[in-house]
Amino acid sequence: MLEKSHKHITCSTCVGRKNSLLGSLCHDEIDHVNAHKACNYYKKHQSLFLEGSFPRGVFCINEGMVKIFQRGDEGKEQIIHIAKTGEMVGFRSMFSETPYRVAAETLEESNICFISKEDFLNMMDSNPVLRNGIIKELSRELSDRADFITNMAQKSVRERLAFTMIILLDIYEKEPINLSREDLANFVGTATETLIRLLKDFKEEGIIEVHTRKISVLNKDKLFAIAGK
Amino acid sequence: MLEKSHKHITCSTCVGRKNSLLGSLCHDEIDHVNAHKACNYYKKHQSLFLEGSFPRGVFCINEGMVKIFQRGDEGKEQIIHIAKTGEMVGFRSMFSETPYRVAAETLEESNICFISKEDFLNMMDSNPVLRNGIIKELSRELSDRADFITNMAQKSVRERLAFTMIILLDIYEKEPINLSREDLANFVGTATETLIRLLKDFKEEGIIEVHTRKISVLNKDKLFAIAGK
DNA sequence: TTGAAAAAATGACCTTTATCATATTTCAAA
DNA sequence: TTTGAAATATGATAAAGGTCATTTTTTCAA
Repeated sequence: MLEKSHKHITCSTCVGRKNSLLGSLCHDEIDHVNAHKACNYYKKHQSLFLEGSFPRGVFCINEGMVKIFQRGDEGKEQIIHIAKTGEMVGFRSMFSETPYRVAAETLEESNICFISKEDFLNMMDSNPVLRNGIIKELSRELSDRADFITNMAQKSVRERLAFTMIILLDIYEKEPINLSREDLANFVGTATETLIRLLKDFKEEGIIEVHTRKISVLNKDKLFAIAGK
Repeated sequence: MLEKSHKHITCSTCVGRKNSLLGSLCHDEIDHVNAHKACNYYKKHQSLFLEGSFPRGVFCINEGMVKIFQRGDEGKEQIIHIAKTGEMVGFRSMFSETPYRVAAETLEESNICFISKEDFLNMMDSNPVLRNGIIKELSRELSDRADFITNMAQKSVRERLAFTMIILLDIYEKEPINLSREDLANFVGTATETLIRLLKDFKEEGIIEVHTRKISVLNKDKLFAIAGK
């Protein structure tokens, strides 16, 4: 259970930061961020930003999980990414100076800090390592999304589910996957009913184990085999 | 018809460059690029780079058209993007220092210049405008790909075809769309036969006009209506 | 100009997956 | 602990779209 107070989270001792984009910051920079940022506790299902709003800065996940999604024409969500501890969220549209085309919402209770656009852009100007890290990250995500598109276009729902579960294994690490069936369906890009039927298949094939909404993977190799390469 | 010789294309008079990412270069920088780059004439269906190879620099389209695509498990191509005159191709994987996850191939005869990784990264280090332009461009493409994913997941093939044709209108400008049925299907993400049947529908509905492989849009509004927003 | 190969088009059929209706289980607030 | 709402599950059905086979048209090189 997280600390629910709004108490300040100290950047210098933040465990997520070390491996994050802000891992390259020197002491002075960290101190500056630390003094200027805002820290917030978010309940489950709280919004960080909405599609169409204008970016005012970046969100830094100290602890928790956030879904990044778009709403299609009939209101159905398509989850594009799930960000977790150590990740930064919301900087993509900030650079393009356009309104968000995706929305972000917590999947569980989270502690999330906020760095203003101005502070963040200043840091980027003066810190080439940060800058290059961002460029690298943007490029990496671009490749991931190309894969996503190709999967969407060419794979069956069953194959995509396997693929998605592999991604989720990485996100949830040793913990069981803990997403609503609807969110899972919206990540795979299918109807909730179809997803539920396929989960049943996986269960019967001994690939997963399900306790209410929590899913544990028993046979990762089979998932890889189904997902294809 | 393009000049088929391998003669040098001068950056300072390149019409595409003005509105491109290299539009911000000062005289010295242009002269340097001009002196160090390589110019090449490409026939139709020639490869710029393959999936899995390592980036050695960036390609700058002086004139022509290039498809960026991935090959799915059964060898079917998924076209991710079509780049035209003035666009730069191949820099995304260069930043992430990983092998290309997409391939690039000309759709028509083209004149394309090549700037080495070293030269390009040096320019980026010393030119903040170029740097910011790249970051902005990467962000913009990231948003486009989120849209692409959501469309793939939630729209019918008919809707996606309309959406794709709107994109192609932008690319081909006043010219009729000139893509093989297969490429078009691989951009929409469907089977070639399905695509052909839908084109027939569009023809019968008076939305398009077809002369052999060339497609002219007669009613853009209908396309927008079908594509949804 | 012609002939072969590639591309486009059409038809028949079948699988996948969405949709709608309804039942059952889980969860959280009273 | 109960209870109502939300989430999950299941069944029946239909439609969208993929696949395979075949024909027609176009293209391009000899």
